Amino acid sequence: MDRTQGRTARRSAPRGTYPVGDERRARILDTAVDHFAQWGFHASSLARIAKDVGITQGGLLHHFRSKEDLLVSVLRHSDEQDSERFFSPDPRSAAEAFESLIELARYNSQRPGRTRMFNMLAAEAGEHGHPAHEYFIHRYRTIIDKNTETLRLAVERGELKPGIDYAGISAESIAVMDGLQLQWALAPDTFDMTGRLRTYLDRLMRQISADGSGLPGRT
Amino acid sequence: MDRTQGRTARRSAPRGTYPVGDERRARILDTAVDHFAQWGFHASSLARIAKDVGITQGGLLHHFRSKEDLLVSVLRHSDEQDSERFFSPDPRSAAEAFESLIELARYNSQRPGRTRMFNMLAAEAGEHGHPAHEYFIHRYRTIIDKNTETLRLAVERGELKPGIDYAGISAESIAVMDGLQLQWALAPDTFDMTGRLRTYLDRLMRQISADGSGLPGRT
DNA sequence: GTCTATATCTAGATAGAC
DNA sequence: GTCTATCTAGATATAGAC
Repeated sequence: MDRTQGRTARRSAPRGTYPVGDERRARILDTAVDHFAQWGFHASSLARIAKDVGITQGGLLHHFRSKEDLLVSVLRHSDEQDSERFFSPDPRSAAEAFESLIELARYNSQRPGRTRMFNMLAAEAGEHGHPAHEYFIHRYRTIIDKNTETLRLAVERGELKPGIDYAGISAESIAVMDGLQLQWALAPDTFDMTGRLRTYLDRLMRQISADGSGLPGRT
Repeated sequence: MDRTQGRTARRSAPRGTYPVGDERRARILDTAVDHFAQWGFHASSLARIAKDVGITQGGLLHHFRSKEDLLVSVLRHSDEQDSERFFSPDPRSAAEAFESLIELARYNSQRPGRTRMFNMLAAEAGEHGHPAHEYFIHRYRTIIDKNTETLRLAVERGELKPGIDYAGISAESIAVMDGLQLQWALAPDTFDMTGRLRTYLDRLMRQISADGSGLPGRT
């Protein structure tokens, strides 16, 4: 919220100081991603994060008033980027929605820090009272509901078979992604996460599509 | 290792003190499961664990020489119990192996502490240098390899279709379990984890079984 | 087997100098 | 915007009394 106000203020008073602050904030956020990925929220340390950024703890707390504020900012920042990149235009078909998931997995395999962070925080947030508990509950519900709605529309268009529990299918697809990311974080070089998700979604598509076809193959 | 020696000593000198120690150790292990579930390894505190057990930190460190020793003991203890209970007799068919997985999921839904602990530690252990990093790499490789071998034998017996990537299928099944457990830990009352795993495995079975049948239905 | 005491270190947050 | 200083609290681990 402070950040938003800062940006608004910048527009009305376009002096040269704010952009520097924005860049510093961005570097703090990036560094925090790696720390939350390694330590989770509880065991992360503002002093260590600040040291990695190259400032002191006091300096960091000028930009984020508390550790919890930093966590919330990191999560919101991360998810905003992704929803713009992967989920902003409504998919025109179920196959296209599945392709978006595969694209997201591919992207995640190129940013291990962020991927590990979500593995870590999603697990940690299972506890009532964790500062991101409600956030993650809402996050999963939103993603799964949106996915379910996409599949429901595909049924109406005759792409997918009717009479299937598509809410269950949606939750299952996300579970496969998360589970594969967990294995991948442990041993990234031992298997192709993107390929394995594609195999799963292709088999799924064959079973639920009205004409029995899978995803369009790549080359 | 100290524990093993202690048990050996008990046999040769059967005085009445050791069983008390064993019971105390068991209570420490149980309590530690809940703490590792909530805090992970790094953010857990020996003093808080000891307080929950009803002893002091010094007392706890008599039984486990360090925090890391406690972690390793908890993991080994947990996995020993489960492999005896679910994976000890070789399954006679792929369907039976899948049923074991479903049974495990059902059991896990009845012990949220242990389930959350494995969610948490598996994510935390993704980092190189985590005291359970190698443990979890080995754990996944063992589980998936064993699963793969079971499916391979089923192919030889003509139960399952040949020409399918059964190593991939095995990793995928474990991913579904883990992903569902992650969602379940966040909101246990909103969905039936066991039922959802059964739905997935039944659909999978229909697609890979030689005669196209799924899992035997439950009444 | 458990206690107390202690050493050493690190945590998050606040206040105020520059 | 970043620093230093400071406060309170809590961490792991060791040593030795009982």
